[in-house]
Amino acid sequence: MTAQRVICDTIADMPDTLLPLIIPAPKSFNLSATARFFRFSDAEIVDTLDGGRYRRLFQLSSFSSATSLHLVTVETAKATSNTASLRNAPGLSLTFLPEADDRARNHAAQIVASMFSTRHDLRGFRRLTKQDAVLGAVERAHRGLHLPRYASLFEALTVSILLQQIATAVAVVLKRRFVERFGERIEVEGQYFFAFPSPERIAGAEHTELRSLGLSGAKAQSILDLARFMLSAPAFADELAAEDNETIIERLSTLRGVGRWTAEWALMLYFGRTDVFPAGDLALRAIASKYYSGGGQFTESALRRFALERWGVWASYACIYLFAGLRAGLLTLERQRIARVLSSSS
DNA sequence: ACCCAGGCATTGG
DNA sequence: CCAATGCATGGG
Repeated sequence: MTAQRVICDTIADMPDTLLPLIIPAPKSFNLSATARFFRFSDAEIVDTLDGGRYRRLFQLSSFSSATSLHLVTVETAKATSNTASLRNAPGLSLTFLPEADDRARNHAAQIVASMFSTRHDLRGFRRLTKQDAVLGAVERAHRGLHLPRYASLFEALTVSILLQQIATAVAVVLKRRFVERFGERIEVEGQYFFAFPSPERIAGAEHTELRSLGLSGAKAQSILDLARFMLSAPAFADELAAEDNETIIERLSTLRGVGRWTAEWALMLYFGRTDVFPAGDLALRAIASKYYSGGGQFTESALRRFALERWGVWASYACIYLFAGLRAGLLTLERQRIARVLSSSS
């Protein structure tokens, strides 16, 4: 059973002096703020963060074998005494355990650059929020938070399907069980690190096996179908990446368990589109209604119009900053408010 | 013991 | 086009 393979013995033998790989990032990039967004709660086991150090286990393609497991540590690169060039070009440092060959290192660099949207230039967004009392305050408190992105389309859609309808805390429990059951793992210094399960691994699973984790029949079927589809169409994500937003929404919506809400989150959190606003999202509607509607409730279509009009190409950033503000307690929603949104929207 | 939470597919008007 | 319903778990 490959999912249970533990390779800590191998790792213990690896040399500890690792050569970091540096990838560029804007000077204002905030690793902690961005990485924290991956974590809904402390129950998260795939994306780990301690201090300013983000660590995650990846299955990387390498020269030596088709794929190999590496624990990748991401830290803000510090300008050291003898690297003048680094001072002028701030970035992120990646280290690998076990040490990786060049192909695996490049693969990781691509994934990490995508996950942290290091190529986004947020100056336009900052200018936009200066005239916005609500987002302006959130932006100042989360300066350098870039659009966080899933490592794969499969992960983006699977996590969204898990989140559908049920409370976030519940979904995190389901995700942890899912990852513990199917994800590759290694042990380092007494701590387990888990890779997000691959479509290959899930495609071979049984419906009853997923049900036994606590997933509904519908979620189990959707995730199984998705894994098998991804396996049958390996170029699907890359093909979609060339399409416009509405085309991607249309095509993703043909998959079981994927509706507009899930597709819009995937547009933001996988494809990295900055001009999306998932106005059907219950929490987002509640926040926006409280802070931007002057009393009344936004309908989904009214909110989408409002957001695209007001934030335009930065709508996705407005969305994730609103959530960041909510999680940090800068923005608040009373229970009654949420209840009212529910009753008045049905 | 309830009630409800960052939807979706299906069914029926 | 819109409304109602089942799904599932766990925290308040």
